Amino acid sequence: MSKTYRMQPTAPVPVPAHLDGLNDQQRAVVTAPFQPALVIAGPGSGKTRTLTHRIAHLIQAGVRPERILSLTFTNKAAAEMSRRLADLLGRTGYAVASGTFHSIGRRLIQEHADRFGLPPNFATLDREDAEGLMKRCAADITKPPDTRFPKASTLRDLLSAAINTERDLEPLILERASAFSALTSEIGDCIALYQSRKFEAGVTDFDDLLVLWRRLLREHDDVRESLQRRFDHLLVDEFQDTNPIQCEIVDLMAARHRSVMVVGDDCQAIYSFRGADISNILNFPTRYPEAVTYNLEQNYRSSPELLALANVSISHNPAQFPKQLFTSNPSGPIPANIIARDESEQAAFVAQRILELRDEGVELASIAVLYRAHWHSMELQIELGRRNIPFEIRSGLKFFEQRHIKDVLSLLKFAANPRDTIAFFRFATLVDGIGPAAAARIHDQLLSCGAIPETLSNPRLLSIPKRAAGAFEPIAKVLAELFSEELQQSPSRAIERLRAAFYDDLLARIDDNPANRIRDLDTLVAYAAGQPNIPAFLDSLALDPGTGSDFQADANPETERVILSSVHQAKGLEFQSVFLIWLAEDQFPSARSATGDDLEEERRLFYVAATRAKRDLYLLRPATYFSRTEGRVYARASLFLEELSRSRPPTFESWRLE
DNA sequence: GAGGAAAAGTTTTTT
DNA sequence: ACTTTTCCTC
Repeated sequence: MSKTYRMQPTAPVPVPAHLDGLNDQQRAVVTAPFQPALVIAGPGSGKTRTLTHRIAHLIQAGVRPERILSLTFTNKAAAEMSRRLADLLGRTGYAVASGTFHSIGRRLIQEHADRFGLPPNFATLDREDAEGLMKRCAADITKPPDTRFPKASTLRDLLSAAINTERDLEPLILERASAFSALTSEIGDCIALYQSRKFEAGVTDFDDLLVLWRRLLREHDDVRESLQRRFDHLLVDEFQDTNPIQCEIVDLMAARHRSVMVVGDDCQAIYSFRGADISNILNFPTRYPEAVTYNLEQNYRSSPELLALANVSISHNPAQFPKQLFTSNPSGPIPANIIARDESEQAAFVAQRILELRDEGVELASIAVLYRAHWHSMELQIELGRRNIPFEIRSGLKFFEQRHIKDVLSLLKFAANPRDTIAFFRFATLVDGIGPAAAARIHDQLLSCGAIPETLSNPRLLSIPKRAAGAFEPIAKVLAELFSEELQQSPSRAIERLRAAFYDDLLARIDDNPANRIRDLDTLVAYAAGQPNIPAFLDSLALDPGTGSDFQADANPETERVILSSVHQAKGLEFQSVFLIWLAEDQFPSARSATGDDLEEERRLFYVAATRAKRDLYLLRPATYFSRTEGRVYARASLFLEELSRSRPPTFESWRLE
């Protein structure tokens, strides 16, 4: 007699994948010792891949995943890395802490929210909200409405002075200054008022996520201690685009273990307008004398022709970190320069060429049109629409920044945190007859009444302007309902309730064509349905909830779409074919950045744009365009095209249109 | 103080 | 194209 015993198939012994298929430079980075490391990585050098392998290597060396902190530039990049990591190690669910400075900062601050008097699920103001609040502060401080202010330069000077005294407001607040249209020497008061109102409301802005994280490390010894012990290895991507606060956070987080690897490329620093400081990466070896510098110089992305063009262009910037980029990729077509008659012909060329590329077998999704400013895409949107070429826009307003979405969310935010003045203002002032003054009064009354839902169900207790009473009533009623256990547990039903109670009608009244917005709200409801309760729902949207297409109702994932993107948003991406449009004087480089350091940054931006392409690069400009102030004007070529056309041998060829 | 109409000003880039 | 400001009225 014999019996069959069935063996489970043995899992194949994993090859040490973390070293597989890497070149020598990449391998050195992956296996670098646990000490400060600076990695200078050129475009297309497999930087993300190398970083992922590094993490895999750490895990295989026995480091527990939750003791690794990986900071990336976007949450998307973090998601991409964890996907690759799962592939690499053959299983999922690695608890590597990874995300942006802002998202990680938010999580850490949440753990200690009480120290700052914040509610555990504090909201984070986006730029528009922050500017709105600041403007209200400005309005409250500058009494005489007739003081005319000096133009931007003086205003900036004043703000700089304010920032020198308020170090915690460095550095991003600077550009917000452009939002004030009415300030004189009260800028310091205004900022102070802004800060206090924000914290009274129990909300933060983007900057606070960094500033408070740093305060946790600087001022709370026990938290600093525990954070420094919580992670043993720190990796930071896109380090050239960090600002001084982020840099200090890195230093403090790494102070104990000093296993910190920062990766970046000084030639791709394009965020100084947001406070990024290139000296963070340039001075890294000084701050960490024992740091080892690694280079990733082989480009795996682009053809030699493209790389040659990019290198010629960036060589007009004074030397930065020395590196020698090379590629062994096969030769490709020489980049093309096209001068269109006007912006319409430019759009027509792009559309026509896109169709040809598609016929040649290039997928639409691997074609991108890049530009300096969002409005550069306008004619192209029309033209692509006319020709039924599907496209996706990655610049401009994002899904969650649209007015109707923010209107709806503001009610939920209030229900989650009644102190949130900013949210209250948003929906209260939707009502005819309620302006800023009435909204502030009502909000105060609500906060001091003690029983918010009860008071809302009986709005007669509030001093609503007579004219507004009728319109406010349904809102008050639905607000009271939002505090109920039932709606708290179902964000999607909560949104449906408030839409039915007043918002859909209101939208129809204020919008000529509400169909699209209604569809967006349907999308929002569908998204909310996957969320267990209102706080969790809001939390999931607090930061970088996707660039929009993820949420667009017509987003059919099956449809291949051409990407229209600002150069900034295209950072880190690659495409088979890239169209770079509006390479005209005053457009790219932008007229506002035509000199000095700004010009160098614009040139880096051009470099980033050009190095997104794997094979095809089309450099376009209109010969004339319509200017709002001057009518149709002649456009000279972009400085960057001029520079390229002077180089020998030529790096591009000109196409004549007929 | 609020709202509406008309005029004027404005366009970088964004976690 | 879009938002912000201004000025007027209730």
